[in-house]
Amino acid sequence: MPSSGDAPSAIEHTLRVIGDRWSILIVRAALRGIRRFDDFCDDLGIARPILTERLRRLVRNGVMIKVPYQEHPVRYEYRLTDAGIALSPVLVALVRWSEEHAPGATTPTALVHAPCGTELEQAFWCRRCRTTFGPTAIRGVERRRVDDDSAADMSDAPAGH
Amino acid sequence: MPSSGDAPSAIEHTLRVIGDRWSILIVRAALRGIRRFDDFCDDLGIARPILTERLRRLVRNGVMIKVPYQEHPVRYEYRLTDAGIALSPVLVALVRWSEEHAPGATTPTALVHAPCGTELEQAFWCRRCRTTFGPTAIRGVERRRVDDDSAADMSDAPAGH
DNA sequence: CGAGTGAGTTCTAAAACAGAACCCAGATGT
DNA sequence: ACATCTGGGTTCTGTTTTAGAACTCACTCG
Repeated sequence: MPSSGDAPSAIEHTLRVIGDRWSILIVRAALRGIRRFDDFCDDLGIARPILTERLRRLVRNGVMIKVPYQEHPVRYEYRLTDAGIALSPVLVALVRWSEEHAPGATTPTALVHAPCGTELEQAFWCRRCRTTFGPTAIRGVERRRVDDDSAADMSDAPAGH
Repeated sequence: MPSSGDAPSAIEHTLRVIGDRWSILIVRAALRGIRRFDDFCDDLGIARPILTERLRRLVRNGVMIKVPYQEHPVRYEYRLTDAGIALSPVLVALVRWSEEHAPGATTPTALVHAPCGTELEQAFWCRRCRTTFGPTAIRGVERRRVDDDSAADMSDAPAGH
C-alpha cells in the first residue's frame, strides 16, 4: 500500500487509525456522550466483534481510553482522549460537505456555535496575513528538523489546481 | 447499517461517498494534479479493478468528472469537480491530526498559506461573534424547512459535553 | 438459586480487496 | 501490412474484512 512517498504520509497515518467504516462513527458517538460497549452497539448497529476490535485499536492509538467505572463487577467504559476530541475538525468537515454538496439527502442538521446559535464555518486561516482562504491557496512544504527553509513539492497537500 | 437516526446522517452520507480505504487518497492524488488512470494506479499502488470501481463511484457522486482529453484514440481523464475540491477541509483535517497527535510518525510536511508560506490553521469560525472557537463549543441543531427555530439535540454533532 | 447485566468471544457466511493476467481499439515503427 | 505499444480498462483466483447470530463468563440481585 505505498503512495508516492517513502514514509507513510500524514493522511495515510490518520487513515490507518480511523480510516475504516466504523471508527469515525464511534468517535462521533463518543462525542455525543456514549461510553459503554453495549451502548455503542445499539447506537451504531455495529457487529460486536468489530466493535471490540475497533475500540482496542482506538485505545492503542491514543484516541480513546478504557477506564473502569465501577469495581465489583469490574466494568469498563471508553472515553475520548484529547487526541480523540481533536478529531472534531474531521467530523465537522464530513458533515459540512454532505450538507453543502448533497442537500436534502440527509437528516437536515446544522452545526452551530453553541453560545450564540449561529451556523459555524470551517475555514483555513493564516495567522500572519490575518485572513481566511480557500483550498487553492494551500501548498505543502517539507518540514526539516535542521534549520533550512527550502520548500519541497506538496508531498501531502491539496495543491492549488 | 443504521445509526441513531432514521434517515442517514450527514456523516454517514459523506462516508458512503468517500468512506473506503482508497477514495480519499484518490482525491488527494487528484488535488496533486494526477488525472489519468494509469497514473492513479502507479501513484497509489491501488489494484486496477478497484480503481475502476472507485472512479466510477466518485463520478456518480459528483466528486469527479470523466472527460476525454484527446480524440482518435479516445482517452479519458478524471478531474475533480468543485464538490471534489470542496473535500479539501477533510484532507487538511486528516493531515493536521496526524501531525499534531503523532509527530514524527510520518514524513514531516506542513500545509502552508501559499502566498506567504505561513503554516495554515483550520478553525471553527463564528461569523456573528467574529471569533474562532474549539470543538466543545459546537452544538448540532435540527434544521427545519418550515420556519421554526426550536433546537433539537445534536443528531449529528460533536457536542461540547 | 435462577434470572439478569455488561463486556466480551466463537462460530459461519457474505462482501470487499489484492494481484496477476488478459483484452481491445487505435497509433506507430519497419 | 504486420508486430508492437499505449491507455484504459475487464476477468479470474485467492486472501482479508465484515456481518450476524449465538455463546461465555463473572458477577449481582431478588
